[in-house]
Amino acid sequence: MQLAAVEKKTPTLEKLYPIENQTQVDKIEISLQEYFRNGDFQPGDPIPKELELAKALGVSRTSVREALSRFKTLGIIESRKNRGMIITHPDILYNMERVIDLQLLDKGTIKDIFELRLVLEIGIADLLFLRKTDSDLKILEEIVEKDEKSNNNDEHKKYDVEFHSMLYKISGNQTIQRFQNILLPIFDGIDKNLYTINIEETPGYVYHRGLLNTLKEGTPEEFRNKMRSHLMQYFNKL
Amino acid sequence: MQLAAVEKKTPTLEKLYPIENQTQVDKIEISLQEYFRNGDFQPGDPIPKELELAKALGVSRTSVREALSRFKTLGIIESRKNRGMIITHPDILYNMERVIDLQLLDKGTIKDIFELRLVLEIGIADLLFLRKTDSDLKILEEIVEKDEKSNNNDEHKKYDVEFHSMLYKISGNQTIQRFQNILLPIFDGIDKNLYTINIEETPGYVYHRGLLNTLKEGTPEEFRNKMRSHLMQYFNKL
DNA sequence: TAATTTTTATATGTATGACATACCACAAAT
DNA sequence: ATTTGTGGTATGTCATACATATAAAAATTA
Repeated sequence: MQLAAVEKKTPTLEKLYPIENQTQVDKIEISLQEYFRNGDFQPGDPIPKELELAKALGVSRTSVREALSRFKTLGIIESRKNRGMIITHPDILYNMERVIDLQLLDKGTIKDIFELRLVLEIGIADLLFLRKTDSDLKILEEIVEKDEKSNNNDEHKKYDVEFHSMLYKISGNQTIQRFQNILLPIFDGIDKNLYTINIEETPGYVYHRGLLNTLKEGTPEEFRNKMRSHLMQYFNKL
Repeated sequence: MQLAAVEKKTPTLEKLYPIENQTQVDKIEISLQEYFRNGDFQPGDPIPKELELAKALGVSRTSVREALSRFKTLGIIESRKNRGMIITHPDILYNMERVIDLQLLDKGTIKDIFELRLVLEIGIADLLFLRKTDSDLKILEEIVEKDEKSNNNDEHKKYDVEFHSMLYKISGNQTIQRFQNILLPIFDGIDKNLYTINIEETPGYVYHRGLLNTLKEGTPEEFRNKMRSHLMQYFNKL
């Protein structure tokens, strides 16, 4: 007996797993998610009303409402005031813009996002050469010309955004286009701090003119190289 | 008088704008968003309790809770059960995965997303050459070897995913990496229908071997070209 | 009969009040 | 000093009631 007391074995806790701590609403969310997925719903289809769901699940309307609120926030369902709710086309980028708050984004993520932009603008080169039209080039030409004429920093900034936005538009890919639109405010916020500093030394329009010429009569590879050096000047300052 | 009746002028409606139809919760959401943004909150900081917010805004706790629920869903705040809520690091990709339901995504979006993948994998070439390490290459080598040894379609599929995932990992960009992880299930769903059909004619590992060799001793540009033709075989079938 | 207006039923939105409960901080006990 | 007990508190859940915008049905008008 004494011996046992001396040995004092500390029992292992390996076989114990944390007991799941889901709230009621969490469970409801999972149930509904499954219900929507397996229910063969099409966008536009109505879903049962809150009270019916509550009764079917055996919970209060309050909790069902909160679960549904999550789906609404995610853009999976839509509620027509006082007439019921319907399934919607999910939009994978829908709520990114609501989340973006520079103040709260950590440095690493911001750098990642800027790099992502770099990757995107280099990667779309092929699409640009595939889909560019004369009217596209004309619009770019106008932007560059206005940029060259101006000597106002804010305007340079504005034309820079226009130029790059136009490229995304030429890519013809709506998702990519929306993506950059969402990311724009981030660069905007960064720019305020870093971007305009040396715009005198390396004016954007010099690069823009070069990019445009390349897009007109160059190759995707040349375009990528120009784009890389154009963006790198900012990237290096992060 | 008669004349006027005949002329029956239809008054213009141009100056009338649709009266905004925001719900109470919408307004609360906006107020709180502003409050959080201007309040100089740091991640981890606690926010006032529901009842205080309700009182300060002059609304019911119900509505405040619903607005807060939206922020929770977006990952902007976090609630510690029964102890209050805190600001969190927003995660711009957090809820994309919750939204993705292949059944509901329309054809155009799927095509867009596949194209986005193409853009990404072509665009990360520079990063790969910049950040590749010997151990990275070794891991890729192993994947390719296992792929070459196997003649099982499912395994080819598995190694294909592994190979491309590893590339994203080598890119060193966590956001891009997570992005592809989220997109993966989409390609998975597509693949089931289109992908494996002609895997005999154009086995992925031939390309993988080529990509790997290029990554070892080639140039980013060669890599991009190989990658493009590797992915194009699938893209053309969409 | 066709077009317009009025009525009605309905589902969501909002409010109030109540209670459960998990968590933290602090006190008590060993 | 470490463990155990205790209580206050904020969120989570529930029941209930009513407001109200909407669409469909009914009534009215031309």
